[in-house]
Amino acid sequence: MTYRILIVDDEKMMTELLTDHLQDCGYEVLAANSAGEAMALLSRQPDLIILDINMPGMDGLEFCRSIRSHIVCPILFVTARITEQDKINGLTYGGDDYITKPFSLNELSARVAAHLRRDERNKGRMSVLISHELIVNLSERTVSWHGEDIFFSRKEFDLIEFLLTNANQVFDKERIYEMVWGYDAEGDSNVIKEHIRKIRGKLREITGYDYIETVWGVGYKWNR
Amino acid sequence: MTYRILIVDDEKMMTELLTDHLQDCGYEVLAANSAGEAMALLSRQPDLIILDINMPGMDGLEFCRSIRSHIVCPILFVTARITEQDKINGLTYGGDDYITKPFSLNELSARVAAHLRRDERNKGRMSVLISHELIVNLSERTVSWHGEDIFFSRKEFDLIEFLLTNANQVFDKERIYEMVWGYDAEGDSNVIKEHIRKIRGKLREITGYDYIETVWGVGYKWNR
DNA sequence: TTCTTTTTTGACTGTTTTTTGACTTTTTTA
DNA sequence: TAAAAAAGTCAAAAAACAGTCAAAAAAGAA
Repeated sequence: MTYRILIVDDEKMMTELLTDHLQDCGYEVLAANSAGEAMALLSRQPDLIILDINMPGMDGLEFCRSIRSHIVCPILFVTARITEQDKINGLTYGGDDYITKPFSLNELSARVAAHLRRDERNKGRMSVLISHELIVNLSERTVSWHGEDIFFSRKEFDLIEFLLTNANQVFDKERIYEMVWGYDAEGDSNVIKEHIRKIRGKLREITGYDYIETVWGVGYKWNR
Repeated sequence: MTYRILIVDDEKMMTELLTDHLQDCGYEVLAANSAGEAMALLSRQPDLIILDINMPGMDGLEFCRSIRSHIVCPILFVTARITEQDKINGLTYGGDDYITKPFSLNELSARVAAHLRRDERNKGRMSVLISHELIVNLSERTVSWHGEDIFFSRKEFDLIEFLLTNANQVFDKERIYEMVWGYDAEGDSNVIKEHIRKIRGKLREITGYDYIETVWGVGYKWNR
């Protein structure tokens, strides 16, 4: 299931930038440059809304307030000015989180992912991924195969989670680093190679199967 | 059985926001924008009242005092200004708890749930959780194992309650702090580590079993 | 108030994870 | 086929993190 995200910002440049990035992350994106446009797109039932506070006409806070009574998805405010008053306003107007400009795209997508996951839990759905008899439970952070648990460290699990939620897609090391570590890699390093090796080792030992495929000259992908 | 909650706040925005959220949580909600309206709704016998202190006309404190003689349900004050005097006032006027603006909706509903559960014991109802022969009585706030009581302090019990009601799910320290203490932690602290240690010590001594698992680099989870 | 209990803090220890660097192997390409 | 580029391996250093304890601070009860 792919998530649908609604971006509301009066600056076209901003919506385009965010759209590109979030699409790269595998989300379906709806963009609006005014509260009016956004209102029309609500019928498509986004799973999360990213909302700029500073907009001409009806601003983000007002928009938020006016939709909160019938929209329950997480709302993430984006704002340049973040004063204590803003925070109070946002919370009382029904926002779920803040992110201040300037922010890195990775930070944004990390928060988006966190909210979507949290929201999922609130809905009582469990996020469990299954791949070739391997059961990966995201909220319990467990991996098991035929009832046997396989232990993974934090980064290892994060990496598995990322690759598996985007199964069958190839990612280069830069992108993996960006998505799992949350910041850009400088120069060449063995970090990812090493983590992949550890994961493969543990998985192979128990399952005898290699879930992660190396795409030579490009990167890695999880084969489902 | 679904609980009925009365919200009293002069700001319509606020009552709407809370109404939505609490309805989402499965509660039946009555909303009033003045003490007068609230008074009329008391006949519907709410199980809990959320009361804004700052209201024009008869304010929250007065309202609380005037109903306390014939209403026994928990009363939760919501206030922007929380001074020591407020606290004293609220207590003497018959309030049960405080929550200061801004607050997260999750925090509010967590407190609401806690009060309703606590109130249950007065009404003879009880909510009990059982985990690997450990009996945790949320209404009486007691823990026992094979008939033997294990004593836990307030925070210790709160923490057990939170982890156990969300058994098998991993929570990071930030989130635990948010949910159990009700506000965000600043920087690193040993508070949670220390409480976990105390709980583990007491549980291990009696049961010989470790219910709380450390998920390295992430947080803790209760293993059921 | 004073006494008792609970909660928080800070300093310290030991453990686990993560990263690194040096090296080997495999694959590509000129 | 040789050189270059990319991926894999390993052990050890570095960093991050959890656990512990005692003592201070805060909260609560008598």
